[in-house]
Amino acid sequence: MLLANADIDNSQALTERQKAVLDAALRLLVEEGDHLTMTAVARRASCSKETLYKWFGDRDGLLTATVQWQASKVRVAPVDGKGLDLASLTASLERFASDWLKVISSDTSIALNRVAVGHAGSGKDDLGAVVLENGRFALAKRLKPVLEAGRQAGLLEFSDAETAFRTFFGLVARDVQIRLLLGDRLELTEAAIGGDAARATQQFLALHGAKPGRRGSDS
Amino acid sequence: MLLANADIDNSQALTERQKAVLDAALRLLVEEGDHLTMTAVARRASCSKETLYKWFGDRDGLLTATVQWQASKVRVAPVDGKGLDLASLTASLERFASDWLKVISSDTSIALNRVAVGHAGSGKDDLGAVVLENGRFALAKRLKPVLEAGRQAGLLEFSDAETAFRTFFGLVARDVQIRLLLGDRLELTEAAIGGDAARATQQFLALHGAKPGRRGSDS
DNA sequence: GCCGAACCGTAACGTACGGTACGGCTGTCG
DNA sequence: CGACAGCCGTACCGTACGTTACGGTTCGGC
Repeated sequence: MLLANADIDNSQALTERQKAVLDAALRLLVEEGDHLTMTAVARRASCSKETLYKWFGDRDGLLTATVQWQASKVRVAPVDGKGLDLASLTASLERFASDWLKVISSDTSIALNRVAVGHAGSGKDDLGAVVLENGRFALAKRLKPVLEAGRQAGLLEFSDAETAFRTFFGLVARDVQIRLLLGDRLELTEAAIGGDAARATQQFLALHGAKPGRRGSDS
Repeated sequence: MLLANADIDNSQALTERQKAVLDAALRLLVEEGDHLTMTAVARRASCSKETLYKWFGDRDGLLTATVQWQASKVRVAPVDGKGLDLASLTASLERFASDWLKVISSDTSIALNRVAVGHAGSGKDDLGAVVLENGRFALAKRLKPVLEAGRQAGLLEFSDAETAFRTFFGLVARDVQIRLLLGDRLELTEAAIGGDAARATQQFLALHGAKPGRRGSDS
């Protein structure tokens, strides 16, 4: 909430060539983490270092541009027209949960979060803010209207959408992200993600569903 | 689960002087993140670089020793004798939740997790494994007996202790750790932590408490 | 065909930092 | 007291890498 408003919609000022360069940098970031060098990026992208510096200023500028470029690509957000019955609400929640789990377990997300976390320490740039803005906060922005609609339709009960969202977030993500970031090998198959999404959704409905008497399940 | 068994009980092979050096390194780590240099550590600890290298081998060795040293300090674990009624179970859960929130929001934990995450990328050492083993997995090891005791006493219902633990973990931590690691300023006062711990515990009991008809609350 | 801009590839520079070597100081043992 | 081990402070070395500079090439406009 206290984050600076990182403007994220500047991905249009990029030529195709520049996007290709950033894609190369992104691939390199996934492969080598924060270890990437300007020389390696230039070689991978078949461009000169001089061009890199002209376009992005310095190494941090390149990193920031790369993170923002990836962020602009993930900006797929079908906000789901107001489905008013329990079935469609459940489906929406499961979809959100499933999508989120897929995102945070992807190589790209892990790599990006790692460098952002590393840079958040000695905070020269706002990589952490950018990642947060396009990750957790973007998710909240997309999910909250669904929650509100569910409440309007009498399907959900909660006093604060933000708190309800954070509960859902916790039920979905649990320890997955931190374990992956710390290098734990965590096999997340398509099936496991689907199961987790369903479980989290049922748990959330057990806590915030309007019908009394619901129970969560373990399996 | 697939982590290497990092042996953690070697903190006894350290002289007082070495502990002091590691404390200096730890303080520096909190202040400067992964940016710390051997020279800075030597200066802060008033020792020579030669000594650092003799004692810890190389930079990674120093980092690993520092992380393990901090881990050995946190090893306070009053496992709570089996309190069999709902009140004591609730109190235990709230205490675990509160303690965990305090840990993950501390400067030290944030700094340590940041460098561990950074190193997990190009995995030369096992910093991530060490942090994970002394954080999330140590918590599970301490909490699971409590959950099992609660089930034995007929207070809790769940089929798998690991899954139940992860649900509790998610309800407690939510988005706190990742936001802090990414540099989000998140004010966690003593009161807020207490409230969150109570909320998470009530939600967990709503999902896994044995008495039917329970409901979670939002506040 | 000619010019300038943009860009590629590479060489070169400066610095920061990990790692090593060495002289000097202190305490301990014989 | 002398020998010696451990350690401090510092100078030093090698390398990696960020950053800059420059010659050569391509390409659109005239």
